[in-house]
Amino acid sequence: MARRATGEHRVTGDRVNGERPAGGSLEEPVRQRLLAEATRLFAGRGFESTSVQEIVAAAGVTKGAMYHYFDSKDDLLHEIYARVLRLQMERLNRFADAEGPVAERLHAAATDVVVTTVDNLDDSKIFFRSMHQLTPETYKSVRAERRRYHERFRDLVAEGQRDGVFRADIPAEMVVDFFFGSVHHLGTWYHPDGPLTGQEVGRHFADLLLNSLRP
Amino acid sequence: MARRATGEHRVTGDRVNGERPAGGSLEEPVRQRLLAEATRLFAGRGFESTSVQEIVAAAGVTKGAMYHYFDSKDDLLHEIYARVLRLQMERLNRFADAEGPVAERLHAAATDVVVTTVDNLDDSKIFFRSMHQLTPETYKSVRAERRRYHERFRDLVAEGQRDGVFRADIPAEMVVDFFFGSVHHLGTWYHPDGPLTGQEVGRHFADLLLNSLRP
DNA sequence: GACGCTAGACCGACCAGTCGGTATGCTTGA
DNA sequence: TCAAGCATACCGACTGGTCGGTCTAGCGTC
Repeated sequence: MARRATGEHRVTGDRVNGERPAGGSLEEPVRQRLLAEATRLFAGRGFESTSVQEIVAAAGVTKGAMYHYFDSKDDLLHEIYARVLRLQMERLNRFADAEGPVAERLHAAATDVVVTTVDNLDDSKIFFRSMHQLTPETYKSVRAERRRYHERFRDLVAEGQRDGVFRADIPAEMVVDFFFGSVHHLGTWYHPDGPLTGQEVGRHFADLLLNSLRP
Repeated sequence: MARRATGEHRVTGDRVNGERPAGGSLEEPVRQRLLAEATRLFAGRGFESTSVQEIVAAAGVTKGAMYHYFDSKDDLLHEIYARVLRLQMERLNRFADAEGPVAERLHAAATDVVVTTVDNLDDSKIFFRSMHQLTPETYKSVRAERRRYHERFRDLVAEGQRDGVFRADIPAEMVVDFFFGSVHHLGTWYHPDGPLTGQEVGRHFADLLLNSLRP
């Protein structure tokens, strides 16, 4: 817990000193490398099927290093979640707080969340596959954070319903669950080297959402 | 593989004999009990976090019984998938092959898949959480079956687009992925003892889908 | 007495996490 | 200026325990 601060220091501390590692990915500080490799492996094989040994081997360190920066394997997963949640909340706030009609703001936010999701597909895969492997307390805190995000989004929908620009006969809450179901499942079918860019999918998804809300 | 026939026999064989077990659920033949308990446990804790020992204990038998009816833990999971896929494909066909305008048939099929999903929420949770734990071959066959299901649904959408009753500027394929994302995620937020029935959610979801397809 | 079914002890593999230890470089004070 | 003292970063062997799956023996029913 308190230990986390230690790791953050290193991020700058390491860059400043004179060591000059060879490999490109080895430039990154150990903590970042562990997070990156864990993300990749968790997304590919799942949390439970990935051993700590595999993670540290992929990051080019040993267990000692991992347990220096993280409390447990669970803590590692939690950090991955925290990073995603922070990023998405930040972006949503930016779009929701912008100027303009609510329909435009919702469209922009919806497009953006799709783009961000396909840009971080591994995170998305981990999210809905491995969340239930977290310890109960961690699980609760992640869900609470997630709920706050959904509520922000729901308020946008509800605003449009109050203004009469969206149909109001379907609960805003459910519209959000409906839409985010689609977004979370991008990881199961979207391929970055397929025919569609994230932008295109985002626009289509946002169109479908806005159209479904037409009165 | 061939062994599976053995288990099916038992279903009737067991009911006939004179044993008189105490608990209600013990009336069911062993194979069914194993499948039922495995489904419940996998949905709650995930495939990897559920041990074979826990499954057989819940079903009131021992490992010997389980490995008599199933090849492996993986095979058990595969059977759960096969059961769901069979059921859903059957129902979709019934709705898709019915008489009437395509919009009505799609609406009915969409409502039904939601209702069926919330009626078997455990199956749904397992599906999108544990699919990637299957051995590669099993995984492939499950995906192929799933794809056939999606294609049947997609053809309904495409038919409506050809007829001009649905907007045609969004690929039918993507509409299906959009919709089924929402359906698969019911397991993460829907609660049977919540304020909404499966029928209500189904109707809302189908309304959203049909509305989003309005030209 | 053969066969379907089940029990449960057992095996080898593996895994998360621990711990004693080394290395590196920063800080402090004379 | 430099050396002593100390915190940080990391190593890797090891431990206690769990797991999936196997195997042999026994039970009941034709």
